[in-house]
Amino acid sequence: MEALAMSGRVGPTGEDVKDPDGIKKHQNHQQNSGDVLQQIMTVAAENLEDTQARKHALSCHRMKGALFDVLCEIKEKTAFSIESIKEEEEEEEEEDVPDSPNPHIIRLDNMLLAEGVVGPERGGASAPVVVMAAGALLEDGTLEQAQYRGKLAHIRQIYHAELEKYEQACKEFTNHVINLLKEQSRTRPVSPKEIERRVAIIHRKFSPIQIQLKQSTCEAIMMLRSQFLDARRQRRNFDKDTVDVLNEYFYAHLANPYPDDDDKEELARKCCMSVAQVTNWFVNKRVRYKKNVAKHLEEAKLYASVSSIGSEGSSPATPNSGGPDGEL
DNA sequence: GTCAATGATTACTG
DNA sequence: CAGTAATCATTGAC
Repeated sequence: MEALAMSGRVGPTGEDVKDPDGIKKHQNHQQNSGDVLQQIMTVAAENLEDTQARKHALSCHRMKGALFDVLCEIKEKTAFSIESIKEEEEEEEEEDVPDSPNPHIIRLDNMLLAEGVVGPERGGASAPVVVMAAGALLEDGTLEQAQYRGKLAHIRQIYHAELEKYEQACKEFTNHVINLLKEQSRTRPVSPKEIERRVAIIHRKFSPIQIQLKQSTCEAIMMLRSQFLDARRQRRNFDKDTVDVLNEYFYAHLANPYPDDDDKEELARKCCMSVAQVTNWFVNKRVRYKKNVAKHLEEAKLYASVSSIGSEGSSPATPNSGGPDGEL
C-alpha cells in the first residue's frame, strides 16, 4: 500500500491535493481508487468497443501506475497462497510426471537407450537402406540382422520426428500462453513468477504425451524383437541346392552321419548357413531317417549315385561308432 | 483349409 | 557338451 501513499501529488480528478488537511486527502484517495476499481469491475460487462475505450482511458489515467502497483501487491499476497495450495494438490494428483520419475519411465528410457533409439547414433542408423544393403555382406550379420537394424533405425527416425513435433507443439503453446499473459499484464497484474508457474503447468500437462510416445516406441521395439529374434517365426526352408549338399554328405556318411566341427564348418560355408543350422539339419535328418528308413531308401540311392565317395553303410550309426550296423 | 515336411527349440541323457 | 526325443511353429503342396 506504500505505493498508493507515494503516488502523485495530483488527484485523479485534477483537483488540488496540496490540501494540508490529511483526512480530506485520504478520503480523496479512497474515493479515486474506488472509482477506478469500479471502472475495472464494469469493464467485463461491456462490449468490445466500450471496453477498448475504457481500457485506453484507464491506461492514460494518472493513477494507473500507482493502482497497478497496489493490485500487484494484493495479488502477490492473495494469489500466492491460493497457488501454493493448488500446486500441492496437483503434485499429489500427478505423480507420473518427469519431476518425480517412476520406475516405469526409467525402464522405458533404459530400453530406448539400450536399443540406440535415444542417445548417440550407431554407425549409419540414420541410413537404414544403406545398412540393409551392406548388412547382408557383413561378418556374421545375416540378412535378418540387417533388416532388424534397418527397422530399428526406422523406429528411431519416427521417434525423433514425433519428439520434435511434440517439443515444437509444447514450445508454441508455451510461447502463446506467455504472450497472452504479457498482453494481459497491461491490464492486470501478472508477475514473472506466475508466468513461470503457468509454463511449469503446461509442461506437466504435455509430459504424458511424451511418455506415451516412449511407451509406443518401446512396444514397437518389442514387436520387432519378437518378430526377428524368434527364429521359428522366421523359418525358411533351405533351397534345393543347400539340401542337396547336406543330403550328399549325409548319404555319403550314412554309417556315421556325424560331421565333425571341420566338416560342419565346411558345410556351413558351402551352404551359406550357420554351423548351428548344419547341426540342426543333421539332428533332424538322423532322427527322421531312422523313423522311416524305407521311405528314405530311394533318396539314399539317389545321393549314393551322386556322391563320388559312396555310402559306407545302409544304416546310420551312433556317433563315432564307426560300424555300419550301428544304431541311431 | 488340411496336412506332411521341415527348421528350430527344449528337456533330458551319457 | 554333443546327441536324442519330443515338440513347436511355419512352409508349401494339394
